[in-house]
Amino acid sequence: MHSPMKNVLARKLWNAGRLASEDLKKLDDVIADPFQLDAREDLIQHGEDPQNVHLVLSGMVCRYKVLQNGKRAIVALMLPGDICDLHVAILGRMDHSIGTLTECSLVKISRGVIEDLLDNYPRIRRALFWSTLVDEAILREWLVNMGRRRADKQMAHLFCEVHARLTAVNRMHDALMPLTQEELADILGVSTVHAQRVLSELRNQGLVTVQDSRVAVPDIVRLRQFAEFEGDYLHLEHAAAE
Amino acid sequence: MHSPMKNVLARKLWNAGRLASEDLKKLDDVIADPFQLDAREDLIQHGEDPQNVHLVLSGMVCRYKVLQNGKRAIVALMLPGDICDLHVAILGRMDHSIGTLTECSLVKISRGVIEDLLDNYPRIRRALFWSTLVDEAILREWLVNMGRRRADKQMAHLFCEVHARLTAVNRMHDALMPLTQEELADILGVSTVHAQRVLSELRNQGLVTVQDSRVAVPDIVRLRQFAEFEGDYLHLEHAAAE
DNA sequence: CGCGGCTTTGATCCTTGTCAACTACAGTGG
DNA sequence: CCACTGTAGTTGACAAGGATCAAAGCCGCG
Repeated sequence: MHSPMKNVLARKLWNAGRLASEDLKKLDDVIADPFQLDAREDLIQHGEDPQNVHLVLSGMVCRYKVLQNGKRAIVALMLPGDICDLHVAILGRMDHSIGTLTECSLVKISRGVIEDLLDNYPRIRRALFWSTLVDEAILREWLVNMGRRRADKQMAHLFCEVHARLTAVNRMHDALMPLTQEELADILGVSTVHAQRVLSELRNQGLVTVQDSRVAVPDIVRLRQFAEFEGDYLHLEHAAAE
Repeated sequence: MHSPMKNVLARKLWNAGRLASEDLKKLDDVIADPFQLDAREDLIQHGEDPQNVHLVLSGMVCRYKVLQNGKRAIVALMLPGDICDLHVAILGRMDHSIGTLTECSLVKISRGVIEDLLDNYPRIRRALFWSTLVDEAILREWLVNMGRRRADKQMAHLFCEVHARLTAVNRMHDALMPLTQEELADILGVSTVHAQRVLSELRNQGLVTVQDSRVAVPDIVRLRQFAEFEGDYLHLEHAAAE
């Protein structure tokens, strides 16, 4: 049961509930033809109507919106095992853009394959639905964070979430936060300078360490206490919720 | 086509795409036994595992979370035609609470009925999926608002959104914002006092009027310009997008 | 070597939070 | 009828978190 699955999509969906061996086999077929992308390239832009969806195998991808005044807001992070845009088949035109933050390895999945999965593999359908709803729960938590917590706790909370999500797909060997401080600021909704100050504050308190724009967490329990992080919104009962 | 449907759920789902007459008939059956609730009562609390979902017929309902420090964040508004908690059947335990903001008329729908709809009415299934994805898009927009706009524009943007959503289900005769300023503040993520100042500022500029805790918009076009509101994220192509 | 991108730090300003007092008003009970 | 209570709205003074502007340091790269 605790097998170190090679297939990161299967590993992720396994958090939603049991999958049968035929499901796993099907998911292996889906991951056919990975390709690489550099950091800071767009997968899809606001207004497009793309014909296939993207699965992240490695690296970090984000959803973002740009305002009239040029400010950017990053409204979601996609990690290995996450599907970027399951919804385009239903909603049509994109109401936001999707781009890489780091070098990434990705797989394109056509709408047809997705519909095959949804129609003919009920356990996978349920798991994909689960995944959509967890994404929504994460958005709610980000909203709470931004509206009701100070920037230091908000940043710590973000680190805790990414830590938990990477752990849930056995990818904690990846760098926790391979981001520039501008990107961090666009996630938190603060200015670059302030993000910098808050980060160095966390560093001074020994809650995180930073090397080459990579954040590491020496003591996750302490960080969780500081951030008042409660991971129930990630709905990871099956996996490394703790 | 522009029929003034009595059934507000049908009216809402009609925004997702065409429904056949059998679908409409089925949706009429679902709305069987409405009940009333006063303002500020909880439908579901954090940690529960409820057995049926709730549809709003009239009034205003919200999702909210309460932090350790007692602060509250309202993370979603549900208006007539919205289903409050379609996800509980998949996610299990609630990671937030749901409560009324105003007097409401609601309908309970059992999990069994929901599953019947999802399994046997493909157009309704698609429409419900659409509705979930629009909810997610709204969350993203709220996040942008909170992170990257000043409180006055943020509040104006909220009013524009509620205006558009009520129009899309032919309920603009309802009061636009029948909320106390504390509730408004919990939506925007600011303090009560600041919400008060911002609201009176909007009033001074003639962008909104207020009577008995009810906000009205004399000139929606002007308000939209001020808020830089672009409603594409609501995905209302069929209805009153403009 | 010089250039460009990112980080770090300081100074100053502005938006928003906090504390507190006061007003308005509806409901209640004497 | 009136005093009493509780709740929500309003306003002012002050503090603090965060934004903005500016300059300097760091580092990889051509």
